[in-house]
Amino acid sequence: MKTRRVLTDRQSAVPALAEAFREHGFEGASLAVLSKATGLGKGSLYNFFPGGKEEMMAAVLDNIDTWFVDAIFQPLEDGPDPQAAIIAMFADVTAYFRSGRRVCIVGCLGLNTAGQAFSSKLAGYFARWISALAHCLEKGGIPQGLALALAEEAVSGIQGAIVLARALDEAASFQRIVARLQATLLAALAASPEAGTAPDTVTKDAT
Amino acid sequence: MKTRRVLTDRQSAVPALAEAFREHGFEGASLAVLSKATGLGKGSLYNFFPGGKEEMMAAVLDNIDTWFVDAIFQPLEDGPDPQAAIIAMFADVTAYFRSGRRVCIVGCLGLNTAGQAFSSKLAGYFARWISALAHCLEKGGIPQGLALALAEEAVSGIQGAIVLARALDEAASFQRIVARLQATLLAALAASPEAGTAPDTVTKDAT
DNA sequence: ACATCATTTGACCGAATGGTACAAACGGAA
DNA sequence: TTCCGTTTGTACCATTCGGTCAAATGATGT
Repeated sequence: MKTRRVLTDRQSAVPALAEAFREHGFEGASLAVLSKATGLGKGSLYNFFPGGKEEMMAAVLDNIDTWFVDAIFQPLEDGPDPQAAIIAMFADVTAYFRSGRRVCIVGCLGLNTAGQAFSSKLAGYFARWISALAHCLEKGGIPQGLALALAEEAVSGIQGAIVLARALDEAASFQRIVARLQATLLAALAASPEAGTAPDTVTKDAT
Repeated sequence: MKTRRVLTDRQSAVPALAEAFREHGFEGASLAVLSKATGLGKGSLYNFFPGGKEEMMAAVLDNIDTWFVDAIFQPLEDGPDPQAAIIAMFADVTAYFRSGRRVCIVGCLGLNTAGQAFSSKLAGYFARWISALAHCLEKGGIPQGLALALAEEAVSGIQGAIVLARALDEAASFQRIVARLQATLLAALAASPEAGTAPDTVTKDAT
């Protein structure tokens, strides 16, 4: 068979790149840092990512995006039980961001000019997250307008919790804030007209 | 008279430095950028800030801190009417951050390793903001624990709104989220055991 | 007018940047 | 073994980095 190992090796470097970008930001992550983080020489990095740092970051963003789609967005969109999906989302997100010790690369990129090259990806990431969460809330019987507002508030709130927890160096802040966000969503679900969330009827159709 | 204009000129450069750091981040704001932003040669910058970029950023942070103390924290702590103080805070913050188009330097610095040198300032900024807001809510009759949680949620929420609005490039998101945060605080105030909205000095009423 | 002196400047420095070139090293296929 | 394409390390490039400095500038006091 043809050697397709090119892509797999490239993919295997992405997590290390992500961690380096997370820690130092796009501008702060020099090629020396990236080389050390991945254990690859500059030549290898440019072999895998001919586009340089931009292509590396693009690969990292794609990797993050597929992770979120699989772990967060799809369960929100397709999960049979809205309440369980939301609880799982907060648990996964808390673990992913290590209670705010770990930074959200997507959010960070949007904050300075370095990330302008990726603006459409950033917007897509957040738009899909909000949309998936809102859709999940709607499935739980919450009217569309409120569902969208709650989803926006929750996603934004998670980002804020990361910023605050990092600045205060207090993971407890993150956990408190996220717990409040989760409680708000679950309360809204419980207060919705069709709070029953019968799994049988929901799986059938949820227009 | 002796020309002690040194300090005043130094101060006059700070806003331009702040804008440059805001736009490019700490690592991304090269001396060339800072020189162009301030209209000062590199030599002049090093005359005012012998410590280099770090001292420039420290001056910017101090400048921001005093602005927030005067415009936000003090009114929250000392204002006679909690409700009015909170409304004023959200109005001032929305104007300051230009509905999320403008980034919070303090929050940004905490997100990558470049800001570790300023960690105590960052923590102090957020701690005081939360404390001032919580104190204001307590004055409005909200019990301490809830007041602290609400304050933490609001400050964190503002940061999240900035991140989201920047990534989506939608100032409307910022305004919606901040409006919800304000409504939450005001509702909590209204629902508090009021006792006249303030036991002692309630003579003034808000317009 | 002159002398004094703080302030400003842009050329300059060594180090580090992102990126390129390329020869050696590697690893399957024959 | 030989072969040939892929990976890899490293030397190198032009540029830019943060930072320094002697010289130019301009205001001040007499």
